[in-house]
Amino acid sequence: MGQGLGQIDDVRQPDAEQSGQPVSGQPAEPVPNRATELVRLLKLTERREPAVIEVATWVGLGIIEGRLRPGEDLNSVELSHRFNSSRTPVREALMLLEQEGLVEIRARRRPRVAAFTPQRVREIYYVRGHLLGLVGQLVAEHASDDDLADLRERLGEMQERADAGDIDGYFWRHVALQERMTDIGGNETLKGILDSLALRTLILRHASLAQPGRLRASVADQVRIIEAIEQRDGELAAMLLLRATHAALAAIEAGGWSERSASDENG
Amino acid sequence: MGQGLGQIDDVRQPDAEQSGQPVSGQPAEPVPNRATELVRLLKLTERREPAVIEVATWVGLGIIEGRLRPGEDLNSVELSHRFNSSRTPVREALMLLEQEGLVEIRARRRPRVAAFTPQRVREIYYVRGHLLGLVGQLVAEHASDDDLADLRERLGEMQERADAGDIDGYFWRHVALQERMTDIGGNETLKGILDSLALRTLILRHASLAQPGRLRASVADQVRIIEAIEQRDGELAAMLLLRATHAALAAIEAGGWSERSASDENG
DNA sequence: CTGGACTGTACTGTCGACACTAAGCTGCGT
DNA sequence: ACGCAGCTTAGTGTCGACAGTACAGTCCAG
Repeated sequence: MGQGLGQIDDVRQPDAEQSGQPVSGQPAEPVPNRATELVRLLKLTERREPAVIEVATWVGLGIIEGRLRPGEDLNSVELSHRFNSSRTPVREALMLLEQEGLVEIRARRRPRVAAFTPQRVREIYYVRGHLLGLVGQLVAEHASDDDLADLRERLGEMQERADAGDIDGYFWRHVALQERMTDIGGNETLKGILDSLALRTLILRHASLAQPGRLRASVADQVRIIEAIEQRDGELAAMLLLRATHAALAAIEAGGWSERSASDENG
Repeated sequence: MGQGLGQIDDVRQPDAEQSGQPVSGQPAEPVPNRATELVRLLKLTERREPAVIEVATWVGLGIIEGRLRPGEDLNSVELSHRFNSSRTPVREALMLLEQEGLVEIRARRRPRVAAFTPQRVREIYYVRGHLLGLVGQLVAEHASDDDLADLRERLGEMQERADAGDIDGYFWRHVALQERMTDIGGNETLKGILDSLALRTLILRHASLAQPGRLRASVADQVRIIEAIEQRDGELAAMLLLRATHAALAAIEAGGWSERSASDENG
């Protein structure tokens, strides 16, 4: 029993006090923290009961932040105890995360934290790059001046974080920036797909940014992208986004992630 | 009670005998019929219990074929009675369909058959066109000679169906062809996304093909696409696929679908 | 000491029951 | 006649229980 989620047994009320902001109530602040962004990405608000949201957020964050390791069992009984609920909402939460590719569920078998093969990661970035390109084109066409100002402001904040070496702060602001861009793009379908892909890559993007020099390079990429958008050059924005995505993938692969996980992937 | 799903109350064992092939057991035949294709698209096999599969297939097919109308309530109690099960597997099936965009679920409210706005349809086809383009490029690069032969054979069958005016037969073979192409492409992620988009458009594609002359035009498009792939011209294949997708959208819009549903969409 | 069958445990999928809530209906006031 | 408030009903979300199955650990044969 201590096997599955034992590493964090000491945490009794799992999601309170985690992010430094209370989870109860509606956190109406636009400051991107981990929990609010994840809830947004999972499209949980208004769609599910609080109990389900709580579990999905905790498990999802756990996977993204590496607290829950790929392949690890996600015992629904234990999770239900942890959240003082029954297995029904837990199962629902796990199903949500399965659809987002964070959890693997096979009939009659224990749900597990999804394990990405290097191949799969490359696939995701391939698709993601092209779709972000589409977003870039749409944004360059559709963005109002207010939108552009907003993007600029976000970029400024990101630069601050990057200068301060605050990887976590930069990371989630980066996620929020892309979320904002997909909003401006105005294609809900595209946004939904990218959100889903984003979730799968959050784990890796975090690791990627932690690499020396990567933070700086990422900022530079973002600056160029925003500039292209401001100049209404959709094609350039698209290409830059595709390139930036490829660069991120290269950083991940250079980081030795693929070797590390390649040995685990069948375990 | 007769309100929600009453139109088909007479059907007692809903999915047996529907497609002319028994559903029990594993239908190992490669002949694409509605049920097997849907099960494939929903990635249901191996992933869920039979009870869930049964419900998801029936409801999904119902939505695609128009038996269940957009906006219609999907009462989980009634569905559970219909399938002699409890509400748990029904809920799970509906959640699956929700993730595929066929069903809308909001907390504490009755699940409904999803209603597409014309705007949303355009979005889907925009994304779908570009993603199919990516598939086309990948297929042109990756396809083995056997793969090409297989595609040719399928194309031949489709032509037969088209000549015979068999819309339904052509339709599902067309779905299967694109499924096959995404397989050859070798990008599982891309395949998953396109499958999901495919499901959303099945309703419309069917209606689109039913229009006079559309069947013939579609066949011609497919022929050109396969030819480009055989010539290993990925760029051309991509462009043809994008064009064909746009043509399909145009056919749908010309068919007056948008007017019909625009009046319903808030109802 | 190793491989394979067996057994026990623990977890999954399903069910019926229950509290709570949304939606429809009735009857009232205007 | 019309709109609103309260009531009724029907459906959702959750729970604990139960049957069935996968997994791990044990025992035995070789």
